[in-house]
Amino acid sequence: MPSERGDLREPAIGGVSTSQLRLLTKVARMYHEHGMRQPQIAEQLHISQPRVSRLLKQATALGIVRTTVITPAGVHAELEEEIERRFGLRDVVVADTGHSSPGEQSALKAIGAAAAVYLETTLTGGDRIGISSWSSTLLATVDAMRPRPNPVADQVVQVIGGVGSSTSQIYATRLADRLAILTGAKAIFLPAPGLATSSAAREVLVTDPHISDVMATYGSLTMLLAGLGSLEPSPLLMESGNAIADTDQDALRKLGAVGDICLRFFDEHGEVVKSALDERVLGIDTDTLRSIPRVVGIAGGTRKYTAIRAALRGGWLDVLVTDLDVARCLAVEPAP
Amino acid sequence: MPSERGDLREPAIGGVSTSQLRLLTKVARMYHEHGMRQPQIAEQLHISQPRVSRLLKQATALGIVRTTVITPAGVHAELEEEIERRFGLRDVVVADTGHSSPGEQSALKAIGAAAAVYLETTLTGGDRIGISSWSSTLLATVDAMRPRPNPVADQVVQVIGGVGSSTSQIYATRLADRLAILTGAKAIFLPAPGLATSSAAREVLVTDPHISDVMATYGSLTMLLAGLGSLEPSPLLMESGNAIADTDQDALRKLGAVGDICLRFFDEHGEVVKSALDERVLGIDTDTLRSIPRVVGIAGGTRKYTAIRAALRGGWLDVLVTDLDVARCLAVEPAP
DNA sequence: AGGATACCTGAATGAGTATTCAACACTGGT
DNA sequence: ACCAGTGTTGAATACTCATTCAGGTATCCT
Repeated sequence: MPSERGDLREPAIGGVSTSQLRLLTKVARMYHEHGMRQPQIAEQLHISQPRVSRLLKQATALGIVRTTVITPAGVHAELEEEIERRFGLRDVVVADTGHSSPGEQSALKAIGAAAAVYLETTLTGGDRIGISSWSSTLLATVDAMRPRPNPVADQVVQVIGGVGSSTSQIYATRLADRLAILTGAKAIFLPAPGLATSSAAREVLVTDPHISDVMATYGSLTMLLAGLGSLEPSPLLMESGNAIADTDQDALRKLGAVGDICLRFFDEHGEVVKSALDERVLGIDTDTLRSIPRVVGIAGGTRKYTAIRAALRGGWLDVLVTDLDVARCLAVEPAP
Repeated sequence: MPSERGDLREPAIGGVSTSQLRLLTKVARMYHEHGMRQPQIAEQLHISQPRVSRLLKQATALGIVRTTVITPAGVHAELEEEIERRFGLRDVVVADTGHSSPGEQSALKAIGAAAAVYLETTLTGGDRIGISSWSSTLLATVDAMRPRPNPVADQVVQVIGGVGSSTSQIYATRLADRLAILTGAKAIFLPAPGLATSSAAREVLVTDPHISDVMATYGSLTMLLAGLGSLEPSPLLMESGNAIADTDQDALRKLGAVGDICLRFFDEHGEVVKSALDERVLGIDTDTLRSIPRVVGIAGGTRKYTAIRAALRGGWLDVLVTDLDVARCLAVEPAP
């Protein structure tokens, strides 16, 4: 039988006779519109229940029954799926920032709120959460979370030391502390600077049991909450006393670094950028980080776009929470 | 006595927050469009299976997920042919509404689904589609359409301004937007009210390039998707803030008008009814409208019967999508 | 405050549905 | 006639999903 390409014929769809179509529609109506159960329909029409099931399946296949999902305004399901698909993520949350201008303050709040909701709905207990620190986005997230009556996580572990002055070290600690309180988890702090003055200094510090004990827990984390760093100047970093010296930053840029997670830097393809800095970082190492089952990246703003894209390309994240603008850009990126 | 309850659920919020809507939509898409099983979804989103089940139920209740049973073409072939013959139409699609009572909700869905199928099978690419707005029937149509993988139309153009409050203007815009997304076409909006407050006001508005540029495209449309207005009170129109003032309506009735397409009114013979209103309408004009090669009227319900019959008599339409009740009446009408 | 109500949750479970499987019926070819 | 091949059927069953239930929390009302 020569197969016809043109499908503009008058009667009978898909090689099904009109009388069968009648039966199909009848059954479909009974089931979907009148809410009858299959055995009921079977009895009434004197056919077997499996037959009803098959008819319904066929009706769906032929398009007689169609189910549509309508995306409500202000929700960006397609966008989220597109990004998930492109970069192989488990989940993407797009915060609707409305028409916020470059003044990132409201975007920050929106991302924080979205991330907070994400955490509240997906933290069900038993997680050991790592949290990278001193990120204003993470701060916004924690600020937006509501305290849970009963524990929804076991541990909250600080995966990177405090950075800069002792003031911002407290800052870092407070973030972990707040999250621990909100989730009812035990907080585990890393009482150390994030960046030792030299690799030798780092060696000395990691022999301290207070520090090595904490770092030993990194391997058993089930989740990591990570801010993304970009190598653009960030207001908070600046204010907190130059986390990374300008010279270091320049060196990293020369090596092609565009961003970092927990001070582990990567280039625009998401490839690790090794540098002298690595030997001075007191925090989770790259391999351990990448072995965490659920890494949640929370970041937005066009300033961080390059870093976000790189992190996705490199497969650093499993879940991304970001804003609408960034999401729109990501959705049109070529796949990694 | 309007038995229809809140039909203006465009904000789609039944006391549900946006973040919840987001989750609902996401789950709904995973289940219905990607065919994932509930446990799978639960695992990926870190929620429990019962929760997925409940979310899906809620999504259905809120109308985010809707299931329709359509009558396959050809089941009412004789009826369709009869109407085509009598009124010289190119195509007629009769939606079987089952035994639905005056409560027009299910009839609306059936017509919408039938129209959706018609569009899906006859849009093959290259069309420039005009769409009249704020019609609940058109809304139902767009809702029932399934996204096509590749573009099947070039443009979707809004041929009449928004009507009523700013809320329902968005309504109008979204209709065009959704259709554009579904067909992969470029959306062109008419950023204006459908009815200016005076003919002078209209003159001012049409000098705006944002508006005149859009209106300039009307001449090259290859297809028009039109709802039919009747001069009976329509629930949607009423709720959306009295599109047409009562006084205007009375005047039109006195002139013999029984219905309209894109606010161009006609009497029971389908003859144009000129009135002062014409000078205030921001939308496609009668001549341009009637020169469009394929005008598809989508309307049903006995409330609109007179208007539908008049439109057919006047030759306003090339294609009609309607319900079984109206079709039966039309089939026994004397030819125009 | 206290207490009652309404609500939400996940584990367990029962309801409802899809699929397997063996039997059977129909083709068309030898 | 006979027999692959193909398709259809219903009984049994494996599967998926919706609901119950118990335990808990917010909120309102006294």
